[in-house]
Amino acid sequence: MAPTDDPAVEAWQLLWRLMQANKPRFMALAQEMGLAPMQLHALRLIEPGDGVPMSSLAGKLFCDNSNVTGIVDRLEAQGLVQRRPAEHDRRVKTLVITDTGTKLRGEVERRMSVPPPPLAGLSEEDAVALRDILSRALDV
Amino acid sequence: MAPTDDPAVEAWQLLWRLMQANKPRFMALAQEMGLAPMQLHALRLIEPGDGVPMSSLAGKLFCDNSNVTGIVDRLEAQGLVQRRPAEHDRRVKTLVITDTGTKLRGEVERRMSVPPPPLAGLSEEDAVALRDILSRALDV
DNA sequence: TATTGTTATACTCTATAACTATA
DNA sequence: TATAGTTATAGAGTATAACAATA
Repeated sequence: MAPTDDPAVEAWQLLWRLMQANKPRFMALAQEMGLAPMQLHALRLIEPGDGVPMSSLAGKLFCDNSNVTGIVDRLEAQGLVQRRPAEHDRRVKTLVITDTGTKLRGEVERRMSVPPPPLAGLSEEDAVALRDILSRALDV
Repeated sequence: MAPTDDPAVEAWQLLWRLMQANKPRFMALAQEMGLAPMQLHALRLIEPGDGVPMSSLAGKLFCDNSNVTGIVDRLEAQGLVQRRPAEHDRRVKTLVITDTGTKLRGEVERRMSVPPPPLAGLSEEDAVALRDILSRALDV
């Protein structure tokens, strides 16, 4: 680790390392589910019930609308989501997750919610402290 | 946040949210530097001085060797790194960062080391605790 | 006029398989 | 035979600009 005495900087470096270490796990899950990484990200953002406008999904994925068209095309081709015209504004298309999509998404959420080994190995006391600090950081 | 009483699970969800929130900052930095995201990642992994074998870089980027060929092609075309045959094994090519690359990488490191707003806003006490907990988690 | 989503285009990233040059 | 890197190929993600439908 680069030498610094700022605890926030050091925490940030460690956090980055932790997320890097988790990457293979995420990639393996995507492959197992038969989804490309971005498709997996997108599926997680389409909760059962509410219809998500395409542009809203683009915002959450930090990419362009034109990009979402292709991602949703592929999810739709796999029968995981459906495009549906919005009632209030016929320019808008909302995304609704299908039953198949809901099942797959549930499994994804279950697997992704499992903390990676470094976190799972923390003492109860550390885990609680970590959760509380992050809650304060994110103001939730 | 999904309802759970496991502090490690909740910490993990918060961590994920924190990293998601940081994504636009990373993308903006990459764009500002004139590098595609993977090129930026790769450049960070090539420290001045030591020659990194291509396959080693592939491992760190969690992608295939054939993939690294293109990424390094583009970094080399921009004069940021150089391929150099390894002495001990002439099949291996090591990557050496150029002076231009070193300058750009230094600026990237400076910018990336700045903690994102949620972390920067923590109290000194919380920041220290967070650093210490993550150090224990990652065993460093 | 402005906005949503699509299309066209060009480029980057990705893995697999076949190839080369070494070992 | 085995390994490091390249090439060829095909698919996926990316942004920009032009477009159609709607507001």
